Amino acid sequence: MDQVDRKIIAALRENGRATYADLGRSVGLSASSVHERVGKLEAAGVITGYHAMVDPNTVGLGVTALVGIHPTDTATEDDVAEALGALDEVESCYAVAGDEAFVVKVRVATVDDLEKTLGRLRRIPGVGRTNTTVVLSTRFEGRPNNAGLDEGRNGDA
Amino acid sequence: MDQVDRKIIAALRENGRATYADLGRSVGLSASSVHERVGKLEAAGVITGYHAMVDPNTVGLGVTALVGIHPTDTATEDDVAEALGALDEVESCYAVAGDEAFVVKVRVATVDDLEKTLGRLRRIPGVGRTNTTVVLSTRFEGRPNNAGLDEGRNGDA
DNA sequence: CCTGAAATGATCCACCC
DNA sequence: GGGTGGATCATTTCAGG
Repeated sequence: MDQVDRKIIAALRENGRATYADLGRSVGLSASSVHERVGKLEAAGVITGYHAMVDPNTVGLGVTALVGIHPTDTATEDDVAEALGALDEVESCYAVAGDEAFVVKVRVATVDDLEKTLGRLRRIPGVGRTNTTVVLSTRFEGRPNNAGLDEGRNGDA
Repeated sequence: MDQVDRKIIAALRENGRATYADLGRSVGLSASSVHERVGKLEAAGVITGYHAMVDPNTVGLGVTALVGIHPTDTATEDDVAEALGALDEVESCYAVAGDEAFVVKVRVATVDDLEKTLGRLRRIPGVGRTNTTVVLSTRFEGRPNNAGLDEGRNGDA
């Protein structure tokens, strides 16, 4: 992982559909070389995938909430996480330090759906109290964080 | 936005580098038609971009935290949000209901860096107390939520 | 929405540094 | 070990219908 890889990664975070030719131009390498480098980055698990971002509002998902999940001791964390993953409306799931076991991000169409989802969450074995924070507006999200890319910091891949 | 568009969107969420030819095959249309549809979806703001996902651990960003930000009345929400956006390590920023004004997701290399970042956050005018939740593990994140795509629900684009 | 064709890019390989 | 350049094949991106 050298500076060129970092540039390629940054570029692909910006535009995941950039062509190898384009990438080559912006880092001063041939398309073949970039192609090979990207392949290696993918194989090494540095680049885990490419995804289109969709404005949730335009697809009828206008309600976002962050839900803290307090555990009971009736199920393992892994089992709870798996059950959370089975719910389509749970977009992200973090195991956290503190008195909550997980924080999940939930995306639904209406507050009615949010209520239903919270019901489903609480019905999961191992889930106790939930603490819901409704998102009023998403100022920005999933922004490329190049802190680890710009600097002389080196990852362990 | 018909069923075909929804399928295309779902496919591009899965694989943002899918070729129009591939997409065409999977929805039963020609590549040209898919190309035109995708162009319209982009123009309509439904698809907001394509981004490579990077495993944070492999690029030296091993520490994630969710930080709740309590407001003071010395700055507007917009100004605070802008200041938060100026920090590279703040990956996402949500304005929320409740006694916190914002919840942000922060990604840094070490707990030392986390401490520095929290210092920076608290130095922002309009930011009062912060409440930090350290992420122990990310079970899943930014998962395609097709709740609004599978069903007969219609978005407003 | 399709076909068809020209331009561009992807992909592979022999070769070079 | 990378990197290059060219050949070949696929895809993009227009026209036009």
